[in-house]
Parts: sequence; C-alpha cells; structure tokens
Amino acid sequence: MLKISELSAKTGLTAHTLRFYEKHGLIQASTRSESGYRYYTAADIRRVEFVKTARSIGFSLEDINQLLSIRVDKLSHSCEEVTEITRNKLDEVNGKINELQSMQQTLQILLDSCCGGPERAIHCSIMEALDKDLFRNQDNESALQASGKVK
Amino acid sequence: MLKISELSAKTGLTAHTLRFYEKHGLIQASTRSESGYRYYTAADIRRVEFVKTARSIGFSLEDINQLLSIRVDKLSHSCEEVTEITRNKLDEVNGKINELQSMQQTLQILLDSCCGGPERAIHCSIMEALDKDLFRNQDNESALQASGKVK
DNA sequence: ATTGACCTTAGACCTAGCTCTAAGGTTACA
DNA sequence: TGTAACCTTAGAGCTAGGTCTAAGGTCAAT
Repeated sequence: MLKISELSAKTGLTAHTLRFYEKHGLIQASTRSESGYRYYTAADIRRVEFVKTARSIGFSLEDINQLLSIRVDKLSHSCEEVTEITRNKLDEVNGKINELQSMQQTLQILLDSCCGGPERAIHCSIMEALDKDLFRNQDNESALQASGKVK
Repeated sequence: MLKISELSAKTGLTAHTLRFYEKHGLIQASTRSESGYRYYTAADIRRVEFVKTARSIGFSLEDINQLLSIRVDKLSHSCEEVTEITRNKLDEVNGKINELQSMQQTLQILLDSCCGGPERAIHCSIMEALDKDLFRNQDNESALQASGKVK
C-alpha cells in the first residue's frame, strides 16, 4: 500500500496529477486512512500504469476512460471495441500528420526561396509570398514556382 | 473603407476574431468614425490578409507579430531574420511530426496485433500491451514482437 | 419615431491536460 | 512538545486561439 507521494515516485506522475486523474474518474485509491489519506493497492498501481502507458501513446483521458471500462470487464466487451478506439485515434493522428506535413512543405518552400542572408528584407521572397497570398489554395508549390521564387 | 462586418465578409474572419487580433496588436483600423466605428483602408486589409496567410501556414500570433514588425520596416531588417522565424517554425513542425509518427507507429502495431473481431476482450492483444507497459522505452516494436503479438 | 441591423467595450467561456495555491489537518521523528 | 514533511480539499491559473455574451450606442430605412 503506497501513499500518494510514494506512488508519485514510482510512476513519475506528480501527486497533483494523480489527484487530477482521480477527479476525472481514471484512477482511485481503493483505501483511505481514517484521516483521509489515499492508500494505493497493487491493483491500483497497475491501473495507474495502464493510464500512464495509454497516455504516452497519445490516447486522450476520454479514450482512456473507455479503455478502462473495457479493462475492468473484459467479458462484456469485444476486441472490436478496443480496435475502434485505437483506429479512431490513429485516424486522428494521421489527420494531424497530414496537416503538419502540409505546413512543413510550405515552410520548406519558403525557406528554399529566400537567400537567408544579411540582405535588407525589402525584397525578401518570404515576405513577398506572405503578402501575395499565394496560399489560398492547395497549389502552394506551383504558385510559388509561378511567382519565380523557386528555381 | 470597409466596416468591420465588410472586412469580415471579405476575409472570412469573424468580426470577433478581427477585434481579437487587434487586441493582440496584429492589426488595426487606421480610421475610426466619430462614434468609434472601425474603418479599414486598403493597407489595413492587406495587413489582415498577411496575417491570415501566415496563420494558415501555421505561424503563431507571436511569430506573426515579429513578421509584421519586419514587414512595416523592411529596410531595418534582413532576410536572415525572416528565415530564422521560418526555420524555427519548421523545426517545431518537424518535432511535432516526429512525435505523431511515433504514436502512429505504435497505434499501427497495436492494430496489427489484434483480431479486431467480436471476440471477448479477455485476451485482447491491445489491452495486454497497454497492461504490460511495453512502451516504457523507444523499442516498442521489438517489445511487442517479443511478446508474440506481432507475426 | 421606431425598428432592426449594425457597432462598441469589457470580460467570461471554451478545450485539454495539467499545475499550482491556500488553508488547514496528520504523521513521524527528535 | 515542537516542527518538518507529509496529506487533504476547493478552486484558481496556465497555454493558444479564438468564441461568445451582456449592456449599451449608432445608423439606415420605413
């Protein structure tokens, strides 16, 4: 039976975060002392580790709540439910990656178009590109190429 | 000279957002009527479009403030300053992509390891993986393979 | 003159996941 | 017995970028 600071040391989560997770229904201390101190059993600790692992993969607290309710009653739930949560998360992650890769490409094109030197910014290709609104549509690269900023 | 609702229609930004940008020093209406109504000149509009474009690429409001201060006095600034902002942003984006790709890989491995069918979740590979804390180090794939969950 | 659509401001609210503070009670050790 | 290190709770604060509300003033058309 661990006190909250001991569980904190064991898991690397702060006591604040552990209480926060409790408030959001993710974890619990099965036992409380008479004075209200939380005491965590081995099972409690495994649950906290589960949360920590799921969190490190990127699942939201809401996802984890769903995963936990499957975890405590696996007989009433199917693999399908688990994969659905996982697949939804993967879709979300893929969506974010696509957005970021689009930014990445645009930023790279901008960088490639500019000398990057100590020259006055008066004719800086990046500033021009931002001013000319070459990014209204998805056709960034050709728009920039058409503007003559990419060799 | 456009009123705020006209600028809103022109740019697709809400009047609320335009005022919000003004509060944060990004934009301004050069003119105000006696009663305090904002009136935007052509130059104001170009500045708003600049902000919108930079925002769509992913620059933060703080980045944009820096870009704008270069924009209004290009003689006092160099291409180097502009590329530095851009490169920092690119680094940030690349960092996020890396994180997300790591999540993506882990999620994909989890999905590949599970039947995803109507079977009871009692031996679900994903739940087992989350319980066994196979993700403590970067070696997710080999850990999962070692656990026999990936063919 | 009245209505309805517009405008103003200050400031609250939202998301997500913490992070921290205040005010007070408990415990262990010297 | 004192004190330092713990624990408790409720609730505020943080980030970033909006989004919305309330209370009131303005404007144009009828």
